[in-house]
Amino acid sequence: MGMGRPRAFDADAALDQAMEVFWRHGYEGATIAQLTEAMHINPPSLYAAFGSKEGLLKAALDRYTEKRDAWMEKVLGAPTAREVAERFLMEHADAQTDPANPPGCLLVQGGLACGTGSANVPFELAARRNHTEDQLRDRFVRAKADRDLGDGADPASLARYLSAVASGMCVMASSGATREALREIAAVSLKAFEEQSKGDA
Amino acid sequence: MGMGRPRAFDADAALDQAMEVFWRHGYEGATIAQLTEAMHINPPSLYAAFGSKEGLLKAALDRYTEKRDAWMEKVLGAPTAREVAERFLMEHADAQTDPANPPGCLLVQGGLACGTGSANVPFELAARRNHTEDQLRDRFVRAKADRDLGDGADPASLARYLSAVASGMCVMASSGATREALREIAAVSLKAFEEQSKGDA
DNA sequence: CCACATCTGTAGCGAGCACTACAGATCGAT
DNA sequence: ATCGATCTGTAGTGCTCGCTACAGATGTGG
Repeated sequence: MGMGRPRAFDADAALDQAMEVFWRHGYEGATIAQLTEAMHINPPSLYAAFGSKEGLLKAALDRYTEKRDAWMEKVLGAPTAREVAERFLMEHADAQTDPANPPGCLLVQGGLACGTGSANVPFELAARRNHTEDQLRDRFVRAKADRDLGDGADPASLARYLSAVASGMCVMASSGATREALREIAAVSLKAFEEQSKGDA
Repeated sequence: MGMGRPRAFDADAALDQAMEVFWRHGYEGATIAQLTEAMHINPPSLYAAFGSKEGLLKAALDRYTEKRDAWMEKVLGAPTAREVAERFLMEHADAQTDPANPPGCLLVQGGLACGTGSANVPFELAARRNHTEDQLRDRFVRAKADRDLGDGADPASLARYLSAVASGMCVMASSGATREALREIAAVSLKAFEEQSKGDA
């Protein structure tokens, strides 16, 4: 039995293009016509490879998360909790205003509120945002065990705070905030982190 | 010449219902069928009164902004910049988790990224968010003149920071963050505000 | 009471949506 | 060379979308 005609496009390259469309227009705002045009394929190829529009989003999110995890590994590798926070915020400011990508972050731009037919899309995005917050929290738990964070510091609270600021920068970036504006926000946020992280029990 | 048959519904009450639908499903996720059902009117009444789906959104945003301005007046009336910041953040935490409303904030849930046919919706929302930021900045400029904020404090930077945190809390609220979680974020953020606001030139 | 203006409900319009049937093309296995 | 399997491009499918034509209802001014 034969193995069939081989796929004529690179799935990862196509996913990168789809990612950009979802990023710029949101899940519901992105049409199959726009997606297929950006991916340089026709609808049947899309559906054979990814099953549905939502399947394509998940595949794009998987790819996005891959890159993000590699990036987070670098951030979490900083020697101190304070430097983790600084890298996290500053690199967020830069990434969200990188002219190579649409402004903001796919996990926020993708869609916070959706129609009844796409109700699980916001959940999917939220789960991936929470993953980043969990990574930060785990890192801060370790920092506390290492006496790098004070006894009064709450790893979950600090991680949630950083996550909130990062999401807030997303919103600002999507409405045209400059890189300098986001860096300023990051710098101010860092003050709170420093204050909060030295707290005693 | 007669004045015609009078309108059989209350426009403001209908706008409150429309607001909730946009808030929960976003602009693109909200359908005319859902809107008319919530407003207890039929499509021709909607279009006679508001012109289009986008016209309805703007009317709903105007009404939202009215309430928000009344609320901001109370916030900005606090005696010191620090108390302004505290009220702003804490009341945001409460408002975004008020069970009487959908979670988050309409100005963020409404849609950060939209399809090509609704490209100006994100602008409309961003403009209203910026208005709040401007109000904060103006208040902090006054606080600086009153020697309530240090010479080194930057009113624009502080206002942008608070605005970013508020938007970040929106994102967290929309994915199910509790009121306590948001208050914790607000409390941590306030530390940064205090640090930054006493800065000398 | 009548003419006119505006609203209301029914019913449905064209357009665009996500998605797919189908036929031809291209592979591996025999 | 031929077959089965899988991909590709064309050309649609049915459905839902935002929106509206129309006729009847309900008000005011003369």
